[in-house]
This record gives sequence, C-alpha cells and structure tokens, in this order.
Amino acid sequence: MNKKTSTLVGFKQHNHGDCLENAINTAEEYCIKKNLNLTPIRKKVLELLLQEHRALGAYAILAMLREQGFSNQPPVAYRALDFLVEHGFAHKIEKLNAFVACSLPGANHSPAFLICKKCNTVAETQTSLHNISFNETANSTGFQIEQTIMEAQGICKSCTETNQI
Amino acid sequence: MNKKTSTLVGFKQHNHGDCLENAINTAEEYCIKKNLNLTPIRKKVLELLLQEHRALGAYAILAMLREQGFSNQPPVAYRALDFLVEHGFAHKIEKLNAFVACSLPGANHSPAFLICKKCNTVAETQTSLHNISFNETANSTGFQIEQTIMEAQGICKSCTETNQI
DNA sequence: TTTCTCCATGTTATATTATTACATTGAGTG
DNA sequence: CACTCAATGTAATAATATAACATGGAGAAA
Repeated sequence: MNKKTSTLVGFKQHNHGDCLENAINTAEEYCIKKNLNLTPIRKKVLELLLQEHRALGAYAILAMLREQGFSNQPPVAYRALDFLVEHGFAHKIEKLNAFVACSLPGANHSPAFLICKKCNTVAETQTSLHNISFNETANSTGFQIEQTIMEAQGICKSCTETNQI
Repeated sequence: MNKKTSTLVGFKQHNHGDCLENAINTAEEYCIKKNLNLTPIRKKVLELLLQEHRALGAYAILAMLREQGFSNQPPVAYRALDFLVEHGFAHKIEKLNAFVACSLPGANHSPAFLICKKCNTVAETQTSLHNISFNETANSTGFQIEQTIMEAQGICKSCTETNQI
C-alpha cells in the first residue's frame, strides 16, 4: 500500500498547545474568508473539542460551557456542534454519539476514524483510497453516495502495550 | 473493479416471501447447530426485520411486538436485538440508531451499508476489499481493529429515477 | 422428587441523546 | 427609526438506551 494514501493523526506525539492554537487560527481565517460567523459559543466549543483527541458527548460539552458562563440548555451545544460539523471543523462519531474536532481541516473530507475502546482516543484518517471500491459498488447499482461514515473500534498501540506489561 | 469483490442486496427485485422464509430457516438451522436459543421473541423480531429492507428503530419494533401480544417494555426489544446482532442475524445502522436484518447471513461479516435518504431502504454489501487499505493504515500504526462500521447515505437508483420523471 | 442453577423474560425506573417551539437580543440595512 | 435576520435564551418534550431487580421455567444435580 502506498503510504501517501493515508494520514493518521491522534495516536502520535505532538505539541498540543500549538496544535490547538493553529487549529483555532485556521478556523478563524477560514470563517473570515467564507463569511462564516465563528461566534464565541462556536469558538469555545471548538476549543473544547480541540483540547481532546477524544470524542465528547453534547452533554459533556454543555457542562463545560456552563462552567464558562454560557447558557446550558441542550440546544446551545447542539447548535454550535451543528455549525462546526456542517463546516468541517468537527465530526460526529456515530458509534459514540459524540463529537471530535477535525484533525485535518481544509482537507477534502471523507474521514475515517479509529476509536480506541480503552482510552477513548479517536484518530482521524483520510480515506481517499479506502472508499474507491465502496463507491464503485454503489455507483454500479445507481446509488449516489452523498456521505460516507467509516469508523473502526479496537485497541490502540499504546493501550495494547500498556496491557502487556 | 472486480465485480466479485462486492455483493449488493436490497435495491434489487426479489421474491420477498421466499427471502423471508429462507432467512428464517437458515437462522433456525444455524441456531440448532450452534446451540443458540432462537426464542419466540427473538424469532419474531428477526421476522419483523426481514419483512423490511429498511432499518427499524427499537421502539418501532417494540410497538409491533405489542401488537403480537408480547410485552412492550424497551428491554424486550433491545435484548432480542442484542442477540440478533451478536450472532450476525441483524446489524445496527449507527447513523439511524436503527436495525436491519442481515442480508448475507453466514458470510464473513464486515458489512457496509447504503442508506437511501428518500425511501429509507438499506442495502447491505460485503467489504472484503473496501477495508484493506483502512486496515493497513490502522495496522501500520499498531491499532488493532475489532469492528468496522461503514455506512453511506445517498439516493438509490429508484428514487433518483422517480425524482427525474 | 426436590432443589439448584441458569437463562430468558417481565417490569419499573431512569439515564442519555436530541429536537421542537417560541421568546429575546442585537448588529447591520433600508 | 423600524425592519430583518441570524444567533442565542429558555422551556418543554421526544427518542433512544440501560440499570436493577423480580419472576418463571427447563434441565441438571442431589
């Protein structure tokens, strides 16, 4: 397999402070360019998600918002999440009914996720090739794919190693 | 693409009565062989699912069970569904929080689903090849995949054609 | 037979996730 | 100024899922 067809983020070491700041800056620039309104709530939710490489449930986010002085009715979180997902700043992990910040903003989006059952870390990969045969299967029957969900659950390297010690 | 790498069921014509009866028979034989207990409730839920090529929510199933005289508390449906999913007779469609009968029982299971947004039909395909690059991406980072979810949403051929007329 | 065990089911209650509906605010426009 | 529209505030409720404990009944063990 050609290594260039896939990128992995989330089970690697990286400078998390930079990671967060870069992502926020990128989002802000993108919103200005696209005339989108990255309001305080939306930005805060994005920050909360970026602080983790785990999926957060809407109600976990809601609790954090309350701590920051925002209103804590469910629609507050869901609206912000809807905005972030709609514009590619975050993704919903269907298996967990929870949300992660996008690790590869700006990229053509057909992401796939690796979800560790032990530590709940979620890694995002790109799926340029993964989907080809799936798409072709679909197209050959006349089915027009609009959105694809790919999520794998298992155990990440770090948890496997920890377990073996 | 090699057509043999994927099979599609659900957007094709077929004799539904036979389909249902065959599936039930297959399930019964399989359960005898594996010493599994296909109780009346479990069998009824499987029948209900087989009558559709759509995903049914647990509460829709529950309502149908009640009509048939079964108890209608949520655990009744969820337990039966758990059994069916665990043994490969049904699948959960995460995107819909709903369940479909397995279209390819006995097959090595790494299914992928095509979900029509218009008619809600769910087609099951096999993913022998689809997953290879995903698996390799995962493995190359030491992630051990236990289960993979692949679901595509879009418009099926029949709905596309209907729309155009 | 009696008792034991275990699986399946019955039942109550509650947890978790998500949406509907309507009111309010506030920035930008005509 | 008042209109509009997007964003937010708020209350209520819908939809999905599970925990916890009680009951029943088949088959094994005594």
